[in-house]
Amino acid sequence: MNAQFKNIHKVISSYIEISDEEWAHYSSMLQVKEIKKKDIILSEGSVCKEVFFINKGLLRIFFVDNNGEEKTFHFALEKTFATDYKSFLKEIPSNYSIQAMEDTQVLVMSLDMILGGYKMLTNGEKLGRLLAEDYFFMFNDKIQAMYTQTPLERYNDLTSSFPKIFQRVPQHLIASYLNISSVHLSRLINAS
Amino acid sequence: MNAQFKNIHKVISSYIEISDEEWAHYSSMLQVKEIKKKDIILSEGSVCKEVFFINKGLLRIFFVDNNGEEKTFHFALEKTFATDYKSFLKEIPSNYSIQAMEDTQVLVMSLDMILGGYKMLTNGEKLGRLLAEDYFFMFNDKIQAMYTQTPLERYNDLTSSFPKIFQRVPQHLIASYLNISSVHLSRLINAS
DNA sequence: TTTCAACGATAACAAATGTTATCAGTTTCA
DNA sequence: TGAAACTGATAACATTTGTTATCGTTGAAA
Repeated sequence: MNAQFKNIHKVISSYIEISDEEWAHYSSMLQVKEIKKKDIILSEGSVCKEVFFINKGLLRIFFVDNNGEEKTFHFALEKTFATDYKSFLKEIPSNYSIQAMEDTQVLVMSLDMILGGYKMLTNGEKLGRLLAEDYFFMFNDKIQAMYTQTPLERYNDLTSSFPKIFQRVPQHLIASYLNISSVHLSRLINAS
Repeated sequence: MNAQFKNIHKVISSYIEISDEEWAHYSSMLQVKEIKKKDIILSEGSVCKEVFFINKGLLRIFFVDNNGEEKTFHFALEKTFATDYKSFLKEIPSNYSIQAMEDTQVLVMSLDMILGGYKMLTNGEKLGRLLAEDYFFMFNDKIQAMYTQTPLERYNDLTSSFPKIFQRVPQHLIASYLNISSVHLSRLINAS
């Protein structure tokens, strides 16, 4: 098997059973793409045409609020998917932009590939369901955290679940992810 | 067809094609349940064993934060589903409680019914996928609103998308839904 | 190598939001 | 029907968070 497809095969196999034949056919539709640091692979206002699976690197999903300021919605790590799923599936303009925080290697899945997978793969619909459920759970947790936790608590959770993030992402983007100002995050960190 | 099943049939048919035979079999597993105002049909800490489809009435999904205060996560309206999907599917204790805000009639779907539907119905997995996707989109929008909107803006959105809510829900629960104190909401409304 | 932009800390001040307490009108229910 | 709980407004005050500006350091690019 193409070594570049090892990670995604592992992830998909964790959701459904997929035979070698099916995988060979399915994975042949994957495209490898190298993204340079700071490059934008989805721009707000355009339809999201792809789902990205991150082999190596780090993506940032953000949008621009009413005051023209960027808000970081999500940091997408290795071995996870990144996309604007709503824009992608409904083929409507996206509210989000996606930018590489580092030189990043992604596998690109087109809408045809995803929709085709629902029909072609024995467990295609199930894969779609389980992925949607998992990301639904993730969002559920995120909402609950926004309801119940203080910015400092969310900061501490982030550092404990993803300690290396500070070597990979500037602090003011973490502030925007936590939905607080960079000044305030600096205050929290330096405990004044 | 059982008149009580008309609403849910309409909703499910909007997601997938389902034959009359399949529907007859599937809907025979539905149970009708009447809930009295203030009754709790899911308690935090217990495993959520059901998905509720609301025929008539209004449910409130809430949890208790670290300070022991209730936070209203969601108001579930007629013709929508209410559950703790994560607790339900993973069979783990729930973080949420579900309470009736009015005398409410729900249709009860068990885990066996849902899982059985994935296999039994021609488009069962697809139904599960589309529902998960839709609720995923809903959560996505909710997160974005929490990032970008002021409490007043969220309040105005709520009133325009659901004008009658104030006749059905006390104001302090709306405040907890907006994640602000009841005092603050009162101030916003009375524009001081 | 030099220069400029990016980054993070800090201070001073402003705005948003929470907390506590009180009070009056309603609803509930024993 | 009457007491108690519930509800929402309001005031006073405290806390959190944002805004703007400055400054020194660092990193990137010409």
